[in-house]
Amino acid sequence: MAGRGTNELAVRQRRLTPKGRATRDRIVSVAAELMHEHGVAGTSLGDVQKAAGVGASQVYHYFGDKQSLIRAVIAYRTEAILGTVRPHLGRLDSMEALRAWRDMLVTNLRQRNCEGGCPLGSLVAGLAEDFPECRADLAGGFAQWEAAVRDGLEAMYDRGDLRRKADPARLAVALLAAVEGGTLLAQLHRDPAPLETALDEVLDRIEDLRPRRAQPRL
Amino acid sequence: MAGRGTNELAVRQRRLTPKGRATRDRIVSVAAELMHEHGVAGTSLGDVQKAAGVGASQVYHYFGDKQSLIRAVIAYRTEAILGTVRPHLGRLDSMEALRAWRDMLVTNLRQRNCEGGCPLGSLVAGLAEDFPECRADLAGGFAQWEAAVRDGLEAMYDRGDLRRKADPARLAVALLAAVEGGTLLAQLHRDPAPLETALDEVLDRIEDLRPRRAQPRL
DNA sequence: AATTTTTTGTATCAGCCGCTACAGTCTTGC
DNA sequence: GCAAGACTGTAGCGGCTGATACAAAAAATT
Repeated sequence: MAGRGTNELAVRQRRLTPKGRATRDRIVSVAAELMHEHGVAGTSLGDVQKAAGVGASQVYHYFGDKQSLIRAVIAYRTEAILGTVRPHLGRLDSMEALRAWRDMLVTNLRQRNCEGGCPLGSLVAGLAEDFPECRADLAGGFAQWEAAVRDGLEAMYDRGDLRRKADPARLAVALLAAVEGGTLLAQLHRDPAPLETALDEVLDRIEDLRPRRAQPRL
Repeated sequence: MAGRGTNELAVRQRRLTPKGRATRDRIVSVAAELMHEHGVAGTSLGDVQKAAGVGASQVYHYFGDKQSLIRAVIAYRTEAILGTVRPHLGRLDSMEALRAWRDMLVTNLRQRNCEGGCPLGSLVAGLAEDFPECRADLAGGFAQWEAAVRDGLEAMYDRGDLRRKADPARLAVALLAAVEGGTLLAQLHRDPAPLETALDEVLDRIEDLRPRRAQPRL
């Protein structure tokens, strides 16, 4: 529908004062929350303006158009997700770390009353077909997420905690799918149990892929 | 069949001539496709009217408001999904049937160029928080889907094709989560591989849960 | 202090949104 | 055949949408 040539570089490269950066961050944060709850198409810029306490001109000052704001939200969510998987738990390179990661995901979802689904995954539907650039951004974010999970599994593999027939890359994809699908079902039923079950089944499979006998020392 | 809240009974129970039913079905079908591609909030009734070749009055003649149309779309999609799992493959009560089901899901997704995600699951995001009744409808549809999958696994269990430690109910949830999460990732990357991987990992787990003694002979 | 740039407020636009009113046409039931 | 009722086309409503114009306030730079 609308034009696609995004010249937001001119806007993005402007100098930002501390005050300006605070306002910009507030807009992104508020928009992320609204889009998480009501979806991208269901969140108008007017809603963002009211919730953030800013005028219309500010939004268009810091973001050229709605698509640029959406992309900023995607980047914001991506960074948040990577922050929860990378430094918080060290690395996902042990069953204990994986189980702890599972507990954290379940706790996060429960604290939100299972509303809104995955902060990143819930943006996919409807957005993917109308904003190709946003889909690419989301795909990049998920790729980083997947890489972080895969790294941990590969560390386990290299350490000998997984049998040779195990495929860390495939297990990482299965884990991410369990997160997204389980979260979707949990959101639907307003019950974190499906997420717990979906994750536990994949984690049990990983656990079954440990070596049968004691691992020789390295 | 539980959960009808609004006053669409007065509209639904009207006598429909064959022509009227054809028009109504066409509206639902077109709306389902548009909402699948652009999301619920991203699909206006004007879009539906143009694509279906009807006037504004028809939509409001057969559906009182947008929410009623959404619920009709959900029922339409639910029926379609149950049709693919119930009679088409008989029952999902064997590894062969499960693998064939997997292949069918992947083929369907590939035929749509991985666009739109799951016809039912893609409706969840954004809809769940704004239309509670629609969320209940969707939850009911998923519950039937889950029950159909679980029935097949329980048949395998009762027949002795699964060990006693296997839990058909949990495996059914894990399978559904793999479908939804895998489809989401496939939509994102425009590649059916994540769906294949996510489903195969859960199916491999189910296969590993077959009784030990029966299988080592090849 | 002067000037340039960033930040903010307000007012406004054309177009689309869901929805309604109403008259006209076709089909059914008697 | 003929009313009753199902079906359809057109026009339009108030409100909201994304987006713009313009100037004033605030801050940074000089």
